[in-house]
Amino acid sequence: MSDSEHAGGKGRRKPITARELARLIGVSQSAVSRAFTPGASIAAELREKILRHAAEVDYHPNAIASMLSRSRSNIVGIVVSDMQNPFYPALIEKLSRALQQVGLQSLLFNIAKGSNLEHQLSAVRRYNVDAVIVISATILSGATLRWVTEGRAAVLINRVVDGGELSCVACDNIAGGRAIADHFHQLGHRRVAYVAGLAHTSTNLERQNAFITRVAELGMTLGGHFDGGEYSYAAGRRAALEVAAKGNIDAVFFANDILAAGGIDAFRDEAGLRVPEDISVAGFDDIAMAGWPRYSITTFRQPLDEMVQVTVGMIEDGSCEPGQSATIRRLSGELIVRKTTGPFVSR
Amino acid sequence: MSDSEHAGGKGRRKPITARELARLIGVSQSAVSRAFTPGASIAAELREKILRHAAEVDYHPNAIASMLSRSRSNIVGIVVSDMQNPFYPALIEKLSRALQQVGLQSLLFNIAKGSNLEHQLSAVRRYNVDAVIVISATILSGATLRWVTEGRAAVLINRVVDGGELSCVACDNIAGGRAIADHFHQLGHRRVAYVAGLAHTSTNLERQNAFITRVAELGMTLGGHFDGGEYSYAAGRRAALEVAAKGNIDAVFFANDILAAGGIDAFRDEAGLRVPEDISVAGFDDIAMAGWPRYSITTFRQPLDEMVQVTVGMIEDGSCEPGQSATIRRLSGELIVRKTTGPFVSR
DNA sequence: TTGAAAGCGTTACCAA
DNA sequence: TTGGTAACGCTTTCAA
Repeated sequence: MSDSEHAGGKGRRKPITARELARLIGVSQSAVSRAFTPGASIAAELREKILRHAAEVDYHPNAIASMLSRSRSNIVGIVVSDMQNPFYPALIEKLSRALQQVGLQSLLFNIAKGSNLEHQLSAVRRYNVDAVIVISATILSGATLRWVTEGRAAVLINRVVDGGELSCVACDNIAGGRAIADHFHQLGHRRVAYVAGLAHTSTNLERQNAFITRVAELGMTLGGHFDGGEYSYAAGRRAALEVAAKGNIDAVFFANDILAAGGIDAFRDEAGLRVPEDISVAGFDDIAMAGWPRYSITTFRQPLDEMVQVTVGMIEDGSCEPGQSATIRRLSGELIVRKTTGPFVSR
Repeated sequence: MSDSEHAGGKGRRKPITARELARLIGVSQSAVSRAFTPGASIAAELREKILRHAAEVDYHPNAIASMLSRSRSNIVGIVVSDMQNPFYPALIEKLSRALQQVGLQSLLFNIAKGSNLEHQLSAVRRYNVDAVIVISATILSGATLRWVTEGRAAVLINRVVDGGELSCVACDNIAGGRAIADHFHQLGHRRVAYVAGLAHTSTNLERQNAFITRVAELGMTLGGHFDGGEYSYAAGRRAALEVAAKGNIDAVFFANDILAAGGIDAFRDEAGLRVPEDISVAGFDDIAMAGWPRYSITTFRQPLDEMVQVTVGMIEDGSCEPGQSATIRRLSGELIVRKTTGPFVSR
């Protein structure tokens, strides 16, 4: 049981290499490489022999060397800027697992607002990630976005960019905005309001325009249009207080659930309004919290699983690579009616 | 303006290499390498010249090649298993930013319960990450934990492992549990209860034991001890209903805030209890939601920033490397009294 | 199917 | 301070 050399305790430095393993069992280094390459042309018994010995000496192929040699990293960069809104952790969680399923690792780039974005993102290029997934590009300007994705496979999730250079996967925000308007109308509401998150983002514009357009089509009145300034609970509260101050609003569509949560709390706790008896509230996303009994938010559910699946699919089949023409996938969501919306009651 | 060769459109394939750049401007490849290495011995003017030309042809050092050559990746693996509890996204966000600050990238390993953990984690070893940060090791057995951290720098956050092999950074859960008990006692409560998350985890055991011990010391009665089975909102609800069914409890300490949130909602909405008039509730962590007016949870705040800072420090100064003796850092938290706890009222 | 050898793009050591 | 030149550990032709 002399494991003094290879197994070793905590101080272990150098892992064993393919060359060493090969010499150890008297085969070529190429053979070792093939043994670990699915589908390589190698005799089944030789492969088994090599794998057996490899396990014994705890040999693992060095992924770095492999990357260099194949000029492929099997790493995708995930660019995020906001983990406070629970929608994003949920998305990232599913995404990273789905990528792992197909042998891809996730390198997380959590960029902070303000300080030199290109500096923060330079690693995306240096590390030669195979693909970049940009989540919530709200913070990135078009130029920065182009810079970071330039020359490599890229997918934008939850944002659509007009240029036609980048592949995008997003929920059908238009249908969502319309569905909320329809829902309000069916409940008998006539004076409605919209609360924006970040006003200039594509998600916001799509939801907002669809909602407002449909509101007009249905002959309802847009009693107010507020801007939270960010997608956050606090912004939702502030906006709701404005809505309440303005008064005479039957129903409010918040650009997403976290805003809506803040709004609902402000209506109930600070404005003394009952939800939905005095005012109806709808959100967007269907984050976990929206389903909590206390909130029970009526919302438009984004098809998270499908978005993840489509995104990973695009990366796998290379359809989001720079040569290809950008594909834009709109996935349909679903109106989830819960308890923050109710029939209009004259007051 | 003939940029037809290097700048190039979307189809760009091969980035320019150091060797090519060197030849282009008539210096050695070593010089190029030095120009990009802070503190390398190279004349200032030569460096500038090289950097200028590099910028022109858009040369960036290839990080992969650098990793291979230096046998150092500048990547740390972050092992997570739960992004539903907002505490973790908040931690990951701060962590990844702090790492980025010091030039380290975060490779995310989001492991799913159940299916072959070692398989999911094999990439940690193959990618030769410089260090591993294990967050919420609740899901990892001691053996798996040892396996994934073996032979490399490693830090456990929010969990302390007894073996003495691994460096750990955690909040002083003992002080936290005591503080909650003291707080309850000061408010005049005498019959209290504890709701566990995952019963066997170190965080849970520490909070629980400290709380229960202190409860006894102060002459209060432990009127109940419940197990949520997981750290989740739903588990908190279930536990709260059990507490309510049992009855005759003045105050409940939930093992963390997300449990407490579920508990509070269940008390109020389902059990018909007022919080804190009928029953006081305390949590742990101080996640963002705990500060929301609607919840306003009395809790014990984990020093997130300090935890991150200490962790990154350990990785930078190498004090968590396999050779070193493991250091365990206990950081002190802070009791945050909000509105879910109140004085005992006889009933 | 197998082995030998030429890269992959850096870094680091050694002379100059 | 500079340039030449071995590594680094793997993948991938090309012959055998």
